[in-house]
Amino acid sequence: MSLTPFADQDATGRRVLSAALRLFVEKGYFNTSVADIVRASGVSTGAIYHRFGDKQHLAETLLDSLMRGIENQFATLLTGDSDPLTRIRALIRLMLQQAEADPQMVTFILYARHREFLPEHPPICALRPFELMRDLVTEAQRASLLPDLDPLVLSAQVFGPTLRLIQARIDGVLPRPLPDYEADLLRALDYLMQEGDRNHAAAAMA
Amino acid sequence: MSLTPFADQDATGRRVLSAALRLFVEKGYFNTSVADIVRASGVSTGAIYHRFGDKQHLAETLLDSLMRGIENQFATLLTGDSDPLTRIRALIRLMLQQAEADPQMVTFILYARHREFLPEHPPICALRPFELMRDLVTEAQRASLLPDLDPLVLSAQVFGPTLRLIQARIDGVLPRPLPDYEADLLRALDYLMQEGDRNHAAAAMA
DNA sequence: GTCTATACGTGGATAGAC
DNA sequence: GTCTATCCACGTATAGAC
Repeated sequence: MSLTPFADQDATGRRVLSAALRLFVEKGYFNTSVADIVRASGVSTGAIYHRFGDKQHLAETLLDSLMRGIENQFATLLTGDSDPLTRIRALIRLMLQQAEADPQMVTFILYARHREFLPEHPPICALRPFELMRDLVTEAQRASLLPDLDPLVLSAQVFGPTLRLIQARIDGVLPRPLPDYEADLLRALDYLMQEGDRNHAAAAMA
Repeated sequence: MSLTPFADQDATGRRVLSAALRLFVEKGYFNTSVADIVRASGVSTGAIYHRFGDKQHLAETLLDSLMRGIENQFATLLTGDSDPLTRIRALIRLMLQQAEADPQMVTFILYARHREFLPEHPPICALRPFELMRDLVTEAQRASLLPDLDPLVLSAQVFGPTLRLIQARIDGVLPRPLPDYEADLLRALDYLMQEGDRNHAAAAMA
């Protein structure tokens, strides 16, 4: 579990990566020059190139480091042996808190066009954290806690609204902090779950 | 109602904009040079600069022209006097069809980081089409057809899953064409609506 | 209105000293 | 391992002919 960002980097690496993160989010990857990163981080051009090879590799390291952090957070949260619905609720809560607490990270992860500067990188939703989300939904579904829909639709149904709200917040069209909407999001989720219950009951009767 | 893309442009404009759209989606705005657009469109550098001023303004024209097309489509669909839920269903259907039929357009609209190259442009979800989506939800809510949640949460709940599936399709993680998922998406929506019914009944009883 | 050739600035990357 | 000065390629935008 790592609350410190870039826990897998040393002091210099952290300074560079956090400066790069800020600049990439504020101005975009292509509008940020290495010189900008040098200024913002206080680390010299030479040191940056020595460490990261080139600008693209720097961005890749940044993304990987952030993803590792998220993966750890998710893992800690999901190792508990609570039932899948409780874990889904906890995950939604975590996503809202995280997006409000560290919008830069979340923006860069969810919202930057990585393919444009990292053509080889797989899309975010093909990576572990998103995979975990889908697994969680499938598990709940197998326990008849959620309705019998296509798993991909169901994942979209369970986590889509939260992700949309996060995007809305990032775009500046949500007036209040994200956790304020948690209760309503979870209520909507409950309706889906109740539907799971009804299916369950119907199946038992047949 | 305009099915022809760039209906508001003449022949030259259309050639340039459709080439630019394809390149921007494939390689990204910053990885596309004006020379690339010249090659792909067969229109000369001079003509392009004469018409569009500069590369940024070209991108802006492209985005605006596409948004106008969508706005028209939405408008035709929403002028009918059918009840709001029918219109919501029709809108979801349209979005799925459109995203499957013209993924380039949808990718550029929903998924490109416009702020990086059009810093002055308002975020997509602040524009008319998204506004119409929110209005539609509020209307259904006032008629007690949807549960009494925060309107922004409810919009996310109604359209979020569809938008997530579209993104998944664009990222290549959906195996089947989008309209194949329509039925399941609408079923999930029905659960929300039923909840609206129950609230409605409860309110009537009190 | 359209074309080609070109100027100019920017920025990624490196060389070579320390 | 770190720094600074510098090189060179690329791409936007324009000048000026047709």
